[in-house]
Amino acid sequence: MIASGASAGATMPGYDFGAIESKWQKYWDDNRTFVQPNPGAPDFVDKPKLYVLDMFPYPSGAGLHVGHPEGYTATDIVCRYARMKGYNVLHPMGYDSFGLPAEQYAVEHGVHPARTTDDNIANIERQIKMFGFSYDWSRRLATTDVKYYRWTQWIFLQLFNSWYNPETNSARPIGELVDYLESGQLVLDFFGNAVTPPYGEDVAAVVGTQADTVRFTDLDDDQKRQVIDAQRLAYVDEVPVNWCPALGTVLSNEEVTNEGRSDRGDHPVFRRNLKQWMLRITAYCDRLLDDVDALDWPESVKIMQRNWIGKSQGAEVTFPIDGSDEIIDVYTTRPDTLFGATYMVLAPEHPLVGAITTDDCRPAVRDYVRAAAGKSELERTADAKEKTGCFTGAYAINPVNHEKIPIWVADYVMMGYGTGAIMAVPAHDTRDFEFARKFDLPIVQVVGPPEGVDWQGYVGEGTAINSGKYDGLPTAEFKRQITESLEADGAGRFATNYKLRDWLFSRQRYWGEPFPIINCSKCHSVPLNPGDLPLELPEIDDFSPAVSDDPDAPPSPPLGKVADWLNVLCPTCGGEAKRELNTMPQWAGSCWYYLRYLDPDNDSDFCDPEIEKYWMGPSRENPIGGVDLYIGGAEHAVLHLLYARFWHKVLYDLGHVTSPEPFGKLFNQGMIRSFAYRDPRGVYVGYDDVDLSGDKPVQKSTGAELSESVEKMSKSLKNVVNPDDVIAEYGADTFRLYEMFMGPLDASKPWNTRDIPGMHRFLRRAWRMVAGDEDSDGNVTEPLIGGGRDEDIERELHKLIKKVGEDYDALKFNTAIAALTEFVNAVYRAGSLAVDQAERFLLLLAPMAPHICEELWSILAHEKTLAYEPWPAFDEAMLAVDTIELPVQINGKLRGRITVDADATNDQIIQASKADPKVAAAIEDKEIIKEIVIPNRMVNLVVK
RNA sequence: GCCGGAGUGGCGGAAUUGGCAGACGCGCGGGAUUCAAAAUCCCGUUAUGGCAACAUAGUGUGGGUUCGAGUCCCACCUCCGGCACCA
Repeated sequence: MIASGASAGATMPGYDFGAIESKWQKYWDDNRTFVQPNPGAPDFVDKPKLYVLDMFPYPSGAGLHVGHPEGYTATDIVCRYARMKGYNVLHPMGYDSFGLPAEQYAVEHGVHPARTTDDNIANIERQIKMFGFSYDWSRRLATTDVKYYRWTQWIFLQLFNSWYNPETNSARPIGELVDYLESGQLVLDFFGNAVTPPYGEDVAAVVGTQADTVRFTDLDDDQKRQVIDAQRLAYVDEVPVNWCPALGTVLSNEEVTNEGRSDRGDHPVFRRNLKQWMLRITAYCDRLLDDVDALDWPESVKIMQRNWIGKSQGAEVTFPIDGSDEIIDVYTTRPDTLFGATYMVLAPEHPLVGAITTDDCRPAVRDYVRAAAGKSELERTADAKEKTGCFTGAYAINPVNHEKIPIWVADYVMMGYGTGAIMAVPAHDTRDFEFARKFDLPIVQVVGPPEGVDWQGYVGEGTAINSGKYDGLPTAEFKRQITESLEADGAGRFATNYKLRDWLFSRQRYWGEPFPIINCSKCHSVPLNPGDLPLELPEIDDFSPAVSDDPDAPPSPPLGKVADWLNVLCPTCGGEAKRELNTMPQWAGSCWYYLRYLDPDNDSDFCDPEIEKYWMGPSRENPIGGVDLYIGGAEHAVLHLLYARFWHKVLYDLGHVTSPEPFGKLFNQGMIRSFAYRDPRGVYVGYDDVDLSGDKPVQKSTGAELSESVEKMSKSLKNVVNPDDVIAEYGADTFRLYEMFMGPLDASKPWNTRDIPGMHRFLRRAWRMVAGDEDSDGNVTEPLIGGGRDEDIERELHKLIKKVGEDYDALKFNTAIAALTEFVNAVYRAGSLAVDQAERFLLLLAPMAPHICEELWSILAHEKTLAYEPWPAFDEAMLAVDTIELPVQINGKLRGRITVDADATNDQIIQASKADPKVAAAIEDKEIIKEIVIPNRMVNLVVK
């Protein structure tokens, strides 16, 4: 019968969402409801595990926008559902709190970034907690915590102290490399800084015959150090960077505008070579590429990862230079077009430019190269419409037909890809074609396109022509044969290239992880001992970097001002030395936070191995292992996910983690956009000045008609929706439900505040159904429970249990809500509901709207939280129906409906169809040529 | 330019993947309740024609496959996201 709480008093409890939500949030907190013990803890119960992760937020001063809770709500539903299904659920939250905005605020206002960060975290955490998410807050972390970044530094040391062994195809301790070199198992190749594996069993013989290889033991100590340092996964190299002298720092490509200026402050940015820390992510190209296939990720993200790595296969071809000993190596994916190479192009930065340019051409080439150097890479591609270039006066010899072809310099060739030089085949490459037309260079056809396609500029595959003995070969076969032939002549070889480059890992900023490195003039980069970590950021008063108008002035990071921090003694030689002044980029902290959640307070290890094994191990749903569900925005489809995968694989190789991949399943929530309004002059108008009551939106203050569009939320468009306001007016449960009801989780959707009352009404109806209500005038609505048990409702409930469970599994929350709404509507029509039916309904709704369900659950005389109640079961037999209604089509057009027994035979169904009056009329004096019965779906009669 | 994704009522979106187009919600219309309003409850709501039963059209455009197409194929248009001289 009805629970005493609902029937006893004269007054019905109303749906006071504000009171209910704070009550239950306090209850969960006080009772540690969602604290999940680790294996090994006394209260740990061995059950299947589920690790559900949100992309942690950057704690910006603006706080949460409505896009954040979309993903957080989805994961929360999955977690609450999984607990009811009997899983141990790991669901943590933290903050990606290093980063530029807090530091920039410090520069401008003198407030320490740590203080800004703490304030912002406090605010954003307050906002997150309003939603009642079931996070295990005992695992909270921030990347700026010393206890956290100590281990970020530790992982950096792992990278520094490792090299990539191509034999084992994995990262190995650097000591193994030293052993191989000292024992002669490995030697040094032509470049002196790389290491080659032995060419044969007898290394000594190889060293003897190959003039270009060197024995490690023949080197002096400094040379040895250089060789070793050049193999580390973290290494220092001089690389081209976006250098902004006014801000005193390098900028990532994302921080540089199309005009080649800094995103912040609009200062000029220069391309410049600087010594920087690099991470050897390129060693992992093939594994990062191959392992993508098996991941349960959106196909679009997998494609983006593959494109970013950008593997291509082709050949390297060596072109001799006419009248010179120099040679030019080019990379091409189309060695089959070699006979059509009518000129060559060097990138402006190519080292041979100076050496081969003739005196006549020197002034023009020098001017061209200098102009190119001043442009950023983005700027170069921005004015890509017009090709530019300059003839060097030199000629190369095409190795296949021995023709003399001119060598040009042009900035459409990039130094960073391939060899920085190309053979140009204008007939079959769009860029070369444009260039050749502009500079009037010869265009020779060597590929026969399909019928009706112009050969000029044809870049597809075809049949070879004008290619000597290769004429008639299809492209693929030609590529193989000519590369083999070049290889035999020593003029070329098969080659593979990647777009992915090593990761520029240092920034000249204060608010980041300091490198655990000491620079000594004698011993160079000396790592700290892991036991000496953490290396804390020193206190500092003035956060401004040294700014300069001189683009060639040396960088001087803020840490350089802290004399008592930076001046140290070298741990190796005891001489005077200085700490590394660069800090790590913001990506560093987010590369491994999912691992620290597992064991956040561990002071002796980044994570206990047993705990790691339990949470990151494979499961039935996630055979690869790693996080079982990772939800976040698509903006991280490439960099964050690629960097994290890279670090994870290094840790995997070194035996620190058990899964080869960090995130088994990934899901991208769609972007929530919102309406933006503009007045007739095109000025954006904020929501408080927009009147939507009429047909057209109108500006309240002026009466002007406004134009409406759907845009990304942004301050400048005045269309940002603040979750605090919505929760204050309707409550967190309504907010959660609304965001889940808007549409598919992965679709981009427009926020429409006018739709929110619909979800709020649904919750009120659910409330009245179970608890009744009394309005301000004292009008009492009795609850529907207690009126008796309706068997049709029971059947509906079993269908609902099945549907909602399936939808939760598939993250289809919008249709789950629709089904729950239909059920409530059906109960209102039926007019009664049994208590046990109400209870099961509440358990179904609880993952999405937990506060109201907890309160109604307690009104139904339950003392404990419903969070760990078993998920309701459904009975297949209850889903079966006696009769079904089938539509009957004539020639594919709906003409009637019949009702038949669920187990009716096809013959019976056809008979019943023909007996239907409307159908009978339609087929009268027609000949039936086909009768189609689709079981449980429909009937189609084809007539003539 | 290349690679993804998407176009369905006034609006957000459903449609067991080839089988009753428009579930559910918003908005709108009507009714009940109310002195009245709000709230609530019930009914209706793709368009056109018709009092109606019903008929015809209909899922971005044009073609095609099929007994049957929102769903599959071909060509195109528009919007969103990503990459962008990658040789």
